[in-house]
Amino acid sequence: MLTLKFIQENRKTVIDSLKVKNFDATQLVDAILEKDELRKKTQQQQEECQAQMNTISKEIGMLFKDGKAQEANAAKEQSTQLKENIKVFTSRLSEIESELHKLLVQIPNIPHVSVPVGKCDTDNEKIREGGVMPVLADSAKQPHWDLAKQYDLIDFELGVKITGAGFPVYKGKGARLQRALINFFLDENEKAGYTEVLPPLVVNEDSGFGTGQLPDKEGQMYHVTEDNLYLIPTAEVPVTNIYRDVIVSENELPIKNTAYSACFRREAGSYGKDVRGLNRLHQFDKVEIVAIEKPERSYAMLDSMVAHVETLVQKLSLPYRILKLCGGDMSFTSALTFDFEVYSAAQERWLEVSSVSNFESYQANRLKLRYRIEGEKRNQLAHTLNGSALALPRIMAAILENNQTEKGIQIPEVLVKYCGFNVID
RNA sequence: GGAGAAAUGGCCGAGUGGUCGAAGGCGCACGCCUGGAAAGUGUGUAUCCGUCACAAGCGGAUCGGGGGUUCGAAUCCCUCUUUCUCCGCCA
Repeated sequence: MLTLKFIQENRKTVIDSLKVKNFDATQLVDAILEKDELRKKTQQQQEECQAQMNTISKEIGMLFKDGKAQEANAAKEQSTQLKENIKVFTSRLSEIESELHKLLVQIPNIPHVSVPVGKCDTDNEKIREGGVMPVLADSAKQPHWDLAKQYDLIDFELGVKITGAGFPVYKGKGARLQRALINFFLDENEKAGYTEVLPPLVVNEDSGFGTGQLPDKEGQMYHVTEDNLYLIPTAEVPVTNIYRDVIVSENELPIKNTAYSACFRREAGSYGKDVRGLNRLHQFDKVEIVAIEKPERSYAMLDSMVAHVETLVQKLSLPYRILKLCGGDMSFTSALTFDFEVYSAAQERWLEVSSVSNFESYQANRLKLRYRIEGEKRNQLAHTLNGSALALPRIMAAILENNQTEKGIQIPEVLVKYCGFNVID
């Protein structure tokens, strides 16, 4: 969330820039400012009583020590009313604070100045593209779900039997290819300076709040109600939350982590060609990169993450394009997001395989993730960033479709050593 | 799952109702000492909020979380969480 101070000092900027996200924040912002005034006033009243009470208590202590019990008891009487007042102010204050908090979390992150105006994904700005668009022969132009069946790589029906739609079973060379991709991505990320972590796949409420999934977006996550835990929709959640309530020193930055995890998403309301085959699943594998950096360097970090992800799709020889998301297509918490899409030649459509974002201090403020600046008194909120590097299913789909021939599916060169085979036939 | 013990600052560790935001040690930072370093020595060393100039000063809060008793709680009570020991179970 945005800090109160920022909203106070930049009321107009907040309102204006959120228009780019098609969000009218005027009423919210004003309600927040008003509520905070009330908070301050109430807090002052409460603290004044508190201070008086502390003084009296000390006096009573002294009196008892000096053996002046009578005077002490008189002072006790005096404190009764004060105590009552404190109680009233305290409960009023905590109510106001929780109302204020509820308002505060409703404000999305403000977009970076470079974010294009737009309503939906058609308004995204193409930054660049690369790779060679494959030309498939008519005799070898099957969508990946057919290929998966033909070569017995992925069994969607079996997943339905075991769990339900959207939980495929990878088999044989399909499973092996999946594992090869995971290892390839992790190795590449480590080479680029990201330290691997293997996080829990289930998180508590605090973690869900820290990265912005909770409140409001709980419908997207599977909820284990018995223990009040959530299955992670992305490794971003547990990995970023490693740094919740942490104060790092300046020279520890940047922090760079990579993590493989299964991801679980309810995807309520999705339908049609979007959910066909591997296009959209309830459980899928993803390798994530997460970075924590100083504010003044976070956009350089974002660029380097984008550049790194680009090398991954290049090494896999997939045709890709990079989009800068418009305000309307960005997530609630992001300040600037680049999406990567690869072309899936048989479906003849672009599939999103990575989303790389700078959250600036929006998550950090929720996480209380700060860093200590040499020679300065106050700690600063750090900036958090993350991106997929990469999400597996659609990469798998594109590899299968783009590399199909009448004789089988060619494995990209970089994966051969991970797979142990160079063709699926 | 059952029984018991514990949770204090970056770390270790005192503190069982009053001036304790918290002794002492370690670590760290700066200074002195030194040709340089070590040793020695001095000073400093949590976070948040309010007032204010995001200064100083002042006030408030925080000793795992929440609640309670009390004029007053790190200290007493309740509850939750976590850790350790023993038993059970298990990959």
